Amino acid sequence: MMKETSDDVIRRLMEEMFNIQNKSKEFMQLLTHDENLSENLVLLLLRLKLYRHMKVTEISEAFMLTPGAGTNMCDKLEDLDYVERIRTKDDRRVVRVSLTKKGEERVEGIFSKFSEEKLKRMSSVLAEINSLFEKIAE
Amino acid sequence: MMKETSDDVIRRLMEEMFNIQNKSKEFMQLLTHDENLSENLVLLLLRLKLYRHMKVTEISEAFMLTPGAGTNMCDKLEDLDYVERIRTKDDRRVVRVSLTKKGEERVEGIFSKFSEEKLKRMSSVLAEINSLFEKIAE
DNA sequence: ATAAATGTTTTAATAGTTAAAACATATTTG
DNA sequence: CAAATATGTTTTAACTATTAAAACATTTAT
Repeated sequence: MMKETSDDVIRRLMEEMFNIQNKSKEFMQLLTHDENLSENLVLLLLRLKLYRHMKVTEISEAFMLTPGAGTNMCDKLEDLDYVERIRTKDDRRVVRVSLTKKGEERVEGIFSKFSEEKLKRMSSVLAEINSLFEKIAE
Repeated sequence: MMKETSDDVIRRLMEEMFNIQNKSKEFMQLLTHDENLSENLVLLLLRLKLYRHMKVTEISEAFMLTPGAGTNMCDKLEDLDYVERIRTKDDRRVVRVSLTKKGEERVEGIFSKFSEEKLKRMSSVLAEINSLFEKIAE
């Protein structure tokens, strides 16, 4: 049996990488296709569902974008009436972005394709994947 | 103990999703940061290492881009002398894109930060993650 | 030969991104 | 308190990447 060269190791690693890349792309598209919004805009709607409201700064950090780009995404969703901006009373510099009624409904629509059982199964598999990812960093 | 509402299920799923999104982004950046090339260009170099050569069509499919965008990526890497294009003899419409010597070295540089042990560990964890991803589709 | 199909490149228009400056408000400190 | 500094958001202008469509080259089928 041949010894594995360092080239082989790298090739094997890349094969796994590309596989994961494809599969997670597919998974994303399972959720975001046929919504006629860019992937990031859909993901922003989902994040707003999860966190209930976010500052523009938080949004741009979450997507690793400049504040300007964050503002831009919010503008688009605001034009569609999916989100609203409210300047907070305590610190009037900050803008809280949150889903409107229409935005909430849109998010529900995204998940209504799946049964509750299916959603539960998905999240438990994703949890396992997460704990594996922890091990890579080590 | 409270029953989990369908809203809770969705929130849990999204938490896992975003976690994975962040972690795989971090992992990608482990490889691609401080290379002064866009992420896709680095990934193209890696794919070329793995497959040895690709057609422009294959490249644009792999990255889900239009053929024009594929040509564009190749142009950039060609300008940097990392890849070369060779029209194949049997079918002179097709162009085989492959790494030059300089491109090979560049790819080696990307992985030289890691010990062989580390690379092996990474790919076995990635393999596990892959098999978990299979289970989501079901 | 002609028509249809395939693979790549070019082009012009568009969309997305950025860095920097501008603006508004808060907090700190001399 | 006033001035300086820090924080959060928006605007702007320049730049980059992407697309759709057409053009081009070659091959395969009729």
